[in-house]
Order: sequence, then C-alpha cells, then structure tokens
Amino acid sequence: MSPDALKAYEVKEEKRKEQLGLPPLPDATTGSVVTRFAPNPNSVLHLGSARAAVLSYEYAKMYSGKFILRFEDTDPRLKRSDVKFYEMIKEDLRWLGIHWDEEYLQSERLEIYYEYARKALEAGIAYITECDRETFRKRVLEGVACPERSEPPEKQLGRWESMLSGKYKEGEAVLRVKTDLSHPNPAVRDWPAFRIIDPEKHAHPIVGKRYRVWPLYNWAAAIDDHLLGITHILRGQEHFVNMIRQKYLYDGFGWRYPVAIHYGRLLLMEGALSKSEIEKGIKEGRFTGYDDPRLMTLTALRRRGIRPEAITSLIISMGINTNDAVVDTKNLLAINRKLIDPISNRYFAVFRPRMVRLEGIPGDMSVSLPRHPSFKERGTRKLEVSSKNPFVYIEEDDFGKNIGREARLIGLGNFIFADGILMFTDNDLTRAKGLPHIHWVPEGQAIKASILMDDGSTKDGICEANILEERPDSVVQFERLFFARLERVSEEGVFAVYTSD
RNA sequence: GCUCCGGUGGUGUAGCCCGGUUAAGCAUGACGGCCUUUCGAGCCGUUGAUCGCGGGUUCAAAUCCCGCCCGGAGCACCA
Repeated sequence: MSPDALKAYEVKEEKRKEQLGLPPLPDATTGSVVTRFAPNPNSVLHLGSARAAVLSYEYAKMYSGKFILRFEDTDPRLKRSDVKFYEMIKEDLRWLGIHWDEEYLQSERLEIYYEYARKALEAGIAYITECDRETFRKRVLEGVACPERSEPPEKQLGRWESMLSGKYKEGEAVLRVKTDLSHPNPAVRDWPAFRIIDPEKHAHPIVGKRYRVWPLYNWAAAIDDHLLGITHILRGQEHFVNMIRQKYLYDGFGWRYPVAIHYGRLLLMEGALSKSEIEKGIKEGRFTGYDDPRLMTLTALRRRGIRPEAITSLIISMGINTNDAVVDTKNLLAINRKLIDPISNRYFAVFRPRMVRLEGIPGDMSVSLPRHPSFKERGTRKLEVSSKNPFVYIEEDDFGKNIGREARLIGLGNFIFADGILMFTDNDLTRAKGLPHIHWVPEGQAIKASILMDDGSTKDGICEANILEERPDSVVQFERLFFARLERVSEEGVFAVYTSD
C-alpha cells in the first residue's frame, strides 16, 4: 500500500470507529465538560429516561468532566415526588454503571432560587402579576402584558414579600420572567417562574410544609444549570422551547447559556408506556409492580436479565438524533443475547413434559455435559438413568415429531421413538449427526421450574436438578428453548424470568 | 389553529453544515450455508432504501433553494 493509500485508509478507519461511539460534543474540551441528569423523582426510570442519563454520563466521561445528579422535585402538587423514588432512581443509575460526582435536591435549594428571584425583580427582568391564568393568557395572545409588568422594582419586591408571607393565596400571584411579548411563539412570552402552593394542602415529601412559594421547572433548572456550571445539557426535544424561554433569563442576568442538545423520544415497539400509564396500571393491579416484565422500566428490564451494557450500547448507538426512535425490541434483545450467551450456563428443562421409558439401555448410564459448550473449563453437569429408573421427560412436541423415527437424546444416545417407549440403538456420534437432537430430563433428577414470561403469563415445567448449583440473579440458558434469569433456586423448584430466545 | 423540530432498506443509525471515486456505509432482523452432542453463540453469504413527494439551481444533489405531504414536540401557576 502506498503511503497515501495507507493514510486514506487510516482516516477512513478512524471515521468508522467514531461512528460506533458518540459523535463529538460541540464546544467541548477535555476536563471542562459538566453535564447533569435531572429526573423528577415521581416514578422509576424507564428506557426513555435512561437515554438522558446515559448520554449525559457518557459525554462527561468522554471528556473527563463532571456528572451531576439533580432531583427536580419542585412540584409538590401535580407531580408530587415520593421518597421511595429518590433511592430507586439511584439504584437504577448504579445498575447502569453510572457514577455521579455531585448530587442535589432542588427542594433543598429554595433559598437560592428566592435570592435570584429578588435579584431578577431588582434588575427589572421579572415581575409579579396578580392576573389570573385566563386573563394572562388572553392578554399575552394579543401581545399585551398585565399592568404590573411595568411597575418599579420596589413594588415588585413588595409583592414578592407578600407571596412569601402568605398574604397571597394559591393562584393569586405569580412571578414571571420578562421575554418578548411579540415572540412568534406565545408559549415563550413572559413565562411563569414561581407560583404559590398551599403547604397545608400539599406538603413536600422532603421539606414538608416549610415553603409556600415554589419555582417552576424553567426557573429552577435555569438557575441551577448556571450555578452548578453545567456546560452541556442533553435532554428530550420536548424541552426545546424551554431553552428559548430560559435564554431570556440568561440574557437578563448576563449569563452564558450552556450548549443544549435535544434528542428525540426513544420507545420500544412493545410496552411503550408513559410514566403515568405505568403508575395507573400498577394502582389498578394490571401490573404486579414496577418490575413487571411487561413494562420497560429499568427495574423490569433488569429483572428480565437484560444486561445494563445492552441498554447503554443501544443508547450510544442511537446517538443524539432529534427524531423519534421506535426501536424494535428484537434489537435490544440481540445486543443482550451476545452479552449473556458467554455467561449463561446450560441446563435442560421441559415445559410440556411427557414421561417416556427408555428401553434397551446398556445398564446404568451417567453422562457429563458441559455447563457451557464454548467454555469447557467451567466443568460439567451430570445426568443419570438406570435400569431401576429408566424414565425421562421430553417435550411433547419432540416426542410427537419423532415418533416412529430415530432421534438423539443429547449426550445419552440414539433412540427409536415408539409409543411411550424410546428404544436405545447406539451411542454412535457420527450417526447422530443426521438425527434431531433433543433435550431431556431424567425422572430422578427433575425439579419444578416456573418461568415468568414477558407477557406476564407463567410457564410451568421441570428442570434438571443440576441447576441447584446456580445462584439467584444468574442468567441461564435452557437448551434449545430460551435464556432466563433465576430469581429463586431451591429443592422446591426454580423460579425464573424469561429473558429472550 | 399557532410555534418549533424531523422524514435514509423491517428496525435503529452514518453521510447532509464544506453538493461529485459509497448512486448509499454500519448494526440488528429475515433467509441460506459452515461449525457445534442446543432451534444459542461464532464464521461466511444472500436479501433489502432510486435517500417522504413534486419542482428548481448545477456539468453533477440524499446533500443547496421553493412548494406540498406525513410524523413528533410545545402552546400548564408540569417536569
């Protein structure tokens, strides 16, 4: 290869490699990147929310920067948080392999938001209006403000104190940020930043009844992103307009807005449920909990035996495209299968068992099969039949398909299938090549097996007792059938959750 | 309705910003073969997008311009 050709090849290779990872972040230099993940702790994480977390974390890592976890829990009324979710979300993140350098709760930062509210009122970039929601909406659509907008800071601050002191009741006053009353998008015009929430009616799960004036999303997020030194924001495209709104506040304070990237929604073809639908389904008992395998919550995926690396690599491969992605679940499972295959030991299990008697076997037989065919060093498992107990279970289907023919019980030998009886012919492996290979479980080594399927149903059958060597949480492969993650393993039987074929 | 953002094979994604040796790459799926005492994994191959539609600019457009269609998001005192 000529030097030029070689160079061209190298450039091409480099580009190819880049494609596999995340594209470079605009305006990013090593060591200076700060990103954040800012969930509302009012539910658990699902695949969609994982996207924000993974992207933000991966970029921070890529540039040796800082990654911050920030709980956005500033609505004790409509989107009330629950103490349990703070911990559940952290558990999900830890499972994904995400480490955060700092952690904040917005509900503990109200004094900070208040301080900047005063500053904004003093600077004349915000005001407090008594206009009710409807009046405001009507006027702003016509490009006309409520009268208080042009009043001096002293009067604004006076109203601010009234908000804090309780002189105003819920809905009687709201602090708004001045933008452009003729902005083409009416949703941008003078957006709301603080409202009053009656602490007696709506206590906050963390700070209780301490506050009656709460910041809205755009205020809290904008102030925090600046104060925490966030350089890059990665969030869903539903926040695109929020960026436009917040920029007015940043301009007012003379701050520089971070680089904001808005990606599209991520859904799986099946089980695409919103947070509220999940909550509702659980309350109504249609789902057994957040980890119901029909759900696409992270905790459910984890329970199913999906590896966290499968999720991160799926998200990374999708990049930061702004269009919505409806990912075929097969795709996730394919990535996952490659991850679990090498770590899954093999066992025989039969789910539509038919007991048959083996005839003509050469005395007692004990066969050793590898726990994993590609990693023989992991040892073997033993299956035994004897003339005293020559009974084994095979799948009803396997029996039906092979009746009147010869097939091989894997590891044991070749048999002619007759009515309720399998007749031993030989153990010739070369002859076995052309025969169907079926799995089997000796009657004397059978324990109960119960599998929770991805549609919520349960499959009952039997499994070879060797599986007792496994620990809960490990993923195994039931040969010729599917992969499953074990939840309970004991003499009483095994309980596992279906992963994928 | 108004304001944004998108539209590449079954699915996801690269390329578009700086228009031409890539008339479209990669992954996954589907199909077939090899290997294997699994219908898994691995290896090999096949399939499959005229780059939403119509026009324009140009010697040349997925890449630039215009119109249209379709999809999504936002239009909360939610996040």
